Amino acid sequence: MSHQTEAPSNFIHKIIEADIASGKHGGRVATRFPPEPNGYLHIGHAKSICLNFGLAVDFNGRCNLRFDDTNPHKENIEYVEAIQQDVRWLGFDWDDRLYYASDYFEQLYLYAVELINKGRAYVCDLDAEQVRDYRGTLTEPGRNSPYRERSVAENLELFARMRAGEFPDGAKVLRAKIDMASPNMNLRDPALYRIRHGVIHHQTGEAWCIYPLYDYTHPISDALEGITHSICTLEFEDHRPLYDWVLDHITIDCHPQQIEFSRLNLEHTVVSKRKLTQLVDDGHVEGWDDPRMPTLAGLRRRGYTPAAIRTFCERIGVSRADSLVEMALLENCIREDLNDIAPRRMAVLKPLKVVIENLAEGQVEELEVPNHPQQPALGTRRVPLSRVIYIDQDDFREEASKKFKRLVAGGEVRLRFAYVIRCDQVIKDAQGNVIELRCSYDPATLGADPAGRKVKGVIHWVSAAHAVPLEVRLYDRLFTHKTPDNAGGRDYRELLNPESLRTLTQAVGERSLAQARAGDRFQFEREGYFCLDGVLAAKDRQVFNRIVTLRDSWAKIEEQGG
RNA sequence: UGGGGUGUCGCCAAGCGGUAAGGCACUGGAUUUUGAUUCCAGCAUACCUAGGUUCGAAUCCUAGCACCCCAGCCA
Repeated sequence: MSHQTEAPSNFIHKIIEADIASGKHGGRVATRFPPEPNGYLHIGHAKSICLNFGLAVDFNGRCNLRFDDTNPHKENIEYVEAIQQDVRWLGFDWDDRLYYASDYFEQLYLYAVELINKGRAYVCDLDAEQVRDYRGTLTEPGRNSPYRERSVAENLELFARMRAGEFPDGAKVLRAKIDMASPNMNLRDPALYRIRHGVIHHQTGEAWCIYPLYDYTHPISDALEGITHSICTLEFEDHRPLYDWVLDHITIDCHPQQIEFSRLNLEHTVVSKRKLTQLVDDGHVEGWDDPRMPTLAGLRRRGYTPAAIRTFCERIGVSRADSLVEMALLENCIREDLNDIAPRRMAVLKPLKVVIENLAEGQVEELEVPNHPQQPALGTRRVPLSRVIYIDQDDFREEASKKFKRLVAGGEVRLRFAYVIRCDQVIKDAQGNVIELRCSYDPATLGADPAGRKVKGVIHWVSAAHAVPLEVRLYDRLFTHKTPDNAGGRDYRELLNPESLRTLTQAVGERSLAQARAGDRFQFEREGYFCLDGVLAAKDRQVFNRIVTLRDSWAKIEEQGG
């Protein structure tokens, strides 16, 4: 069963098609994914990764992986490694085209000298606060810096001395000379270089004490790599004139086209790096790879497949409109993928002991059961049935309406893949809690309907004698609010869902689950899809993360007061 | 009250002057030893609003309205 979507058509796709038709870049297509190594990749990055790498695939082009590492204060080698792992895991490859903006520091410096020589950049002595003051506001023009008219010679000397480390942090900055009255704030003589002493850059070490800024670095890095289409998010739209300005004023033979699209917002999650970092640092989650995190590391550990995430990125589309995507779409993608590929197993999350009294003590029946209802290729396995089994507490009620198709006192239900049983006796503790059921099975019902009766319900079960102890972690949305980022002034941390993780320690799984290995995904019949955790695995039990529940129309009926 | 954007079904999203794709969600129904899957059917006389042009407009024009982004030596 394939769920291939036809070539996604979005406005960027069309721009590229038109460019190829007109021979704009000689028919070449080159994109890049340019993360800053200051945090882990999240689902929003996945959209950009799929877009950039996907475009390269669609048009037989190339997509580079480039670390935008111009701010050593925030960046870290741990992130550059994690990011590569995540991109690869998502299913994309950059061959030998792994670049760092810092690879270009020397060229960037030379281009800055060129700008100075052309009178288009100058060294400014204003401090940060003064610069802000001179910049003006959204509605008022800024004022020229008193250092704006320094001679080329003086600027050249000062810039060289900046590089030589003669000035302390913040003492000077190299600025583009554009227009302090521009209605576009980005054009009011933006800073090109700042001074940063005492930081060890993960790539260049202590070679530099001046670092170029994004707006200056990005267009040049793109051009040096021969990028044809530089795709970024909407908030950079106002920066495009500056992107073009830089390339128009230096001697370089490539001018990529910047194209912006709107970033992904997902309901019930935050994707700002600052907030994700805070969740980790403040211990609200167990780490960047906590299965509740929208990070690729978190989704991976949760059990999401790369294919599901790619499908999701295709389905959300690419446009310029602000959007907030429902979690249901992501869930649909993983269900769809796992439904096809995940072997089925039986596991009882909240066990209720059932004794089948007409089954002899010590008697074990090995049942051969399919691993998948629609895919014989996934094979079969043997599941043992014996006198004492567990069923789920939710599958029994002393009495219920006819809508309830499971087991009731005195009623019958089928044990999945096995026999029909009848509940003969309900045993309770002193508090009146049901603690055990006494049942009898009908030997004539294996693979056959009982004579003269209809048994609609089918429930899953696990043989007690063969049960594998399970710890099952049930995840729910991390935030109760749809937009924790913007919840009427409430801090997103107040909106954390206290029930985002429920850990069941009494769960049991069928015998074959003992063989499961970290990362294995199963459908626990009637419960959902689960993945064996790779971090918490313990000796005495198997730890499973719930990836997603099954669709549950019964839950809907119940909600509606059924 | 500067500049740049965006407004099509509950959520995404096609459409680019010829009479509203698709997906998710939802609602019926069929099959089912997972209340799963699968299948079949339904789901915008309507495209932010108001005018206008046109035989014909979501698509063109005009005027509004709403929302998003920009005043880091962050990216």
